[in-house]
Amino acid sequence: MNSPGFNIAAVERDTGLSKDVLRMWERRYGFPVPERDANGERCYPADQVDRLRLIKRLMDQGHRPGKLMAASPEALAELAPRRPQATARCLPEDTAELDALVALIKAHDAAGYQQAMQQRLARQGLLRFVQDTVAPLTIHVGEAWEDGRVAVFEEHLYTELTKRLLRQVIASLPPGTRRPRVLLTSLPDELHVLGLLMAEALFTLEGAQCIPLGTQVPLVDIARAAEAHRADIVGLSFSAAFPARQIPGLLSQLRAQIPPSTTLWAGGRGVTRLAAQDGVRLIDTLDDAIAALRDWRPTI
Amino acid sequence: MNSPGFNIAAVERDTGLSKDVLRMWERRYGFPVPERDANGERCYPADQVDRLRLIKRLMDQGHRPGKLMAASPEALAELAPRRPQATARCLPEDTAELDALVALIKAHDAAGYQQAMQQRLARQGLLRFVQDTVAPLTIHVGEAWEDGRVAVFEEHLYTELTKRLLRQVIASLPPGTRRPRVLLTSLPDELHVLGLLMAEALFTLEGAQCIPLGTQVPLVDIARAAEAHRADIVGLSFSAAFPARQIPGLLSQLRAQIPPSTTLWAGGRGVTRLAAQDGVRLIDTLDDAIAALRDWRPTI
DNA sequence: TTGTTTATTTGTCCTAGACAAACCACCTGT
DNA sequence: ACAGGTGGTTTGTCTAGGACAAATAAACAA
Repeated sequence: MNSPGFNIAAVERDTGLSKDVLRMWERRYGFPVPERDANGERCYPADQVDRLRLIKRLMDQGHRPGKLMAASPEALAELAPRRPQATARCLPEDTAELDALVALIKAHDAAGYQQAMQQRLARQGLLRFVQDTVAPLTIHVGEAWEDGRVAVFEEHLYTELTKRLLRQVIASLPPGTRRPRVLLTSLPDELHVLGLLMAEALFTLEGAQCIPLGTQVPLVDIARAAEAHRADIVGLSFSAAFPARQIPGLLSQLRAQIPPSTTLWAGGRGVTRLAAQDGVRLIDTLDDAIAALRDWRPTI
Repeated sequence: MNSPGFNIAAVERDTGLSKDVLRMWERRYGFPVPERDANGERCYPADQVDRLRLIKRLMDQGHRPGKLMAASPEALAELAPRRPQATARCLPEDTAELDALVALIKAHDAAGYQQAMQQRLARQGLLRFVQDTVAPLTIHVGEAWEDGRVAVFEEHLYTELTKRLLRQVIASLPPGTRRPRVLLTSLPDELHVLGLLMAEALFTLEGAQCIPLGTQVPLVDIARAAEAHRADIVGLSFSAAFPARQIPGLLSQLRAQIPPSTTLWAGGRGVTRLAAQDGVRLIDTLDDAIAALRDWRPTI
């Protein structure tokens, strides 16, 4: 068990904190203080990387770095599960059911999870399944991940299995043929795709024609795709992790590049706190997405 | 049509060239030379970004930056479609069939593409479908993209539709129950998933039990997942775009973190030029992957 | 209490230098 | 002619510290 330590690039990959930030924190707060290798380069021991990951999690929850750096390790651990009013959104019995599904993931029982989800789908029907199971479950898992109750790889497994399920369901629907044609995608740095899949499932159910481009499509290429597919609507998804400050600028850039007759929608946790913007419809919830779809009328 | 230009972070996102590299090239080769905004920060015009993307593509093909920077734009364009022995891998009639599939994508005919692929699947059976259709088609599309014959969004559509197809096929197979248990995933910065899905399809067909974690899982979490799922094999995928020089270090780090009884496999275009390494099996082709699976014996 | 101004915090960008690993070209010995 | 070593060049990544604007918190006014 040699512990050669991680170089700064490895820490950036593992924590999501940029090299600039890592160096700046060291300069400003005196943490992390990595050792140095023979070349004088930073060499982070594993325990500091672990602590950095915890700090990153807490920051994503809204804590500020200055406080976190000053806090003792114990104080940090105390801070973790603090969550104001989050779980109050669901009824208690629903929470229990969601917890049961999360428990399957935490038991690494992929088959059991898939079976349970299939049962729920059959019982609830697609519309309610997406709205009452997949959507709250995704939030639930996200929160559990933020609190450290669910490991990163468990969250990945959840995402992967759920993606499959949704794609399978979508494939089993009669493909939408009516307008509007909806182009669904996300920008670079945004890799959360579950929201897009939920929207696609609901839109396809409504008979609309969806063009799924997957995630991380550069702005210019979204515009080109919109034109090539003669899309009526371009739907973008922004997760809570997406740097919110960049969103308005990106949206107006895209707005300028697509034809005026094409509607631009932006949805996901990342846009809920955003101010309204000309030429862009912000979608807060899945209900809102369906409502917006029904509102749509050809502009020509 | 204002063209405010891209800041250095946007260019990093869009080209995959790090900020350090962009600044270094400017210093050394005199390209790119972005304008400066009011704060003295770099502001890359769109045409320079386009050229950088082309350069990145050519570098992934093995060209060296020094030459590319010196070359005139025309020389660069000349260089692009030059492809030594690539398309010679397939028989001519196969190439024609692949071209027909690509044509469907370029015509943005998602339904037609899916139907054509389903037909091929039915005709060839899963094993040959993956080996003789999906794998060469993916290479074909990748090359067409590198040469600029296929747009980015068309490549995204291809990937998304093919992902769905493969996942659907995998779901329709009886889930593997026998050992080995194979954990399939990729590291952060690696988002190509088609190779993993092809492997999963073939492994599942062989009766092995696959645990798909999706892409971009941090090293530590792969190790934790391997332990939690008691994986016999950890299979990683590296695309050609992944920084090859980092791979050996990453593999040996992961090797140190998983139990000795767990086998480590690395596959994908990114590892074909790599030197052999202790404790890691490099998988060159899908055939090789199947052979490796059949070779596997419990270590205890 | 609410709105506005000032102060602090925080991330990102900047320049410019150093160096190791990878690569190429040349030279040598078989 | 060709395998193998050797030295020079190319190339990416790291380092240090400085600067500044956007976001947030704090102080103050109405």
